[in-house]
Amino acid sequence: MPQNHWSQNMKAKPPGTAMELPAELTQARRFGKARSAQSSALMEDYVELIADLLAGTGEARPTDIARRLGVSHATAIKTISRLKREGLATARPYRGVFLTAAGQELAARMRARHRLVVDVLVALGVPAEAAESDAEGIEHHVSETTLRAFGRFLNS
Amino acid sequence: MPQNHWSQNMKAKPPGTAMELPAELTQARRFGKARSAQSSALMEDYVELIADLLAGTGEARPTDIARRLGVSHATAIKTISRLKREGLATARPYRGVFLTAAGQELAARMRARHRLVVDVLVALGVPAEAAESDAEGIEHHVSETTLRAFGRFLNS
DNA sequence: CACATAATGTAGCTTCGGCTACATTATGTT
DNA sequence: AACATAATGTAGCCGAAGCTACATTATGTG
Repeated sequence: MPQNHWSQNMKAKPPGTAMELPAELTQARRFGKARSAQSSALMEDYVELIADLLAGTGEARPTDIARRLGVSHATAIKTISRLKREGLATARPYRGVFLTAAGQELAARMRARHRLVVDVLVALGVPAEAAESDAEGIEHHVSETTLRAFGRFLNS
Repeated sequence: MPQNHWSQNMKAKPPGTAMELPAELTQARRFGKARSAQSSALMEDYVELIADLLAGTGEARPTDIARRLGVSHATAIKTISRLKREGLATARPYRGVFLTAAGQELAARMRARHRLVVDVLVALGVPAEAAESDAEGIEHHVSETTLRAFGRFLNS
């Protein structure tokens, strides 16, 4: 799915500035990673929310999901379809949305991640409200490595 | 604005209780903020990169931008058009891309933000490489409030 | 039970960020 | 100067996520 575009460019590139190529590749890889993370961020938000609704009220209905996310119910339903396609959720018409095993697993990971990020931000002196708000965006971009460092930091 | 932590509320509160609306609105606002931040993240990446290229080699050409970002040159050109539309950059055909005053201002802010995020991550014990990589995604979601807390943390 | 209302689902449109393929313009070599 | 090549630009497609408008199905109240 990514681009086999530059491999050809690399071969055809004049070798005058040889030190730039690795830096370019590293940077491109980083940007690419950030972009694909952004792509799954929405799925993660939905799964996290559905898990919360299921735990809290026992059911996750499209209208509730839409309201919590601040989107129209049509948008929510469409995205839920994508969740189903990707094997994270199931839904029976007029019966609410449920998480598959994979979905539950993802929800648990995201919940732990979210708490860790919030706790670290608070530990750094960020006001609780800002920490909660910023974590919503940050949590999708925290690697396992960074996550472990966060854990170690909080245990000290 | 209410200071509810919705995930905690969901666990603590019995189903069907009132007082759900403010929490919903707060949560929707947070998600909405994260989404719009994600929308401007690409613009910020482009502006930051263009500033880097201009500072480094004196010119920012679409092909270089595309290669650094790991996208096709056509995609880069199209996004640069959006940059122009939004008043962040200018470009003359075959002459490269330049930043407007607004673009330069944004680039400076993003550069400072990037450094701060990386420095904080490193200070927390994140390996330099992971810090650099994660910061690429995180920096777009750090509010001014959190940024100031980061600064205070680093000065102590 | 009937019917009004709320929830859910469907259709169709828009913008954005990707891509490939093709067209055009500079550039540089001979 | 001519031509090959690299850079740039354009066109058209796709999928994702958003919206509104409309259709359908449950629900609940009189």
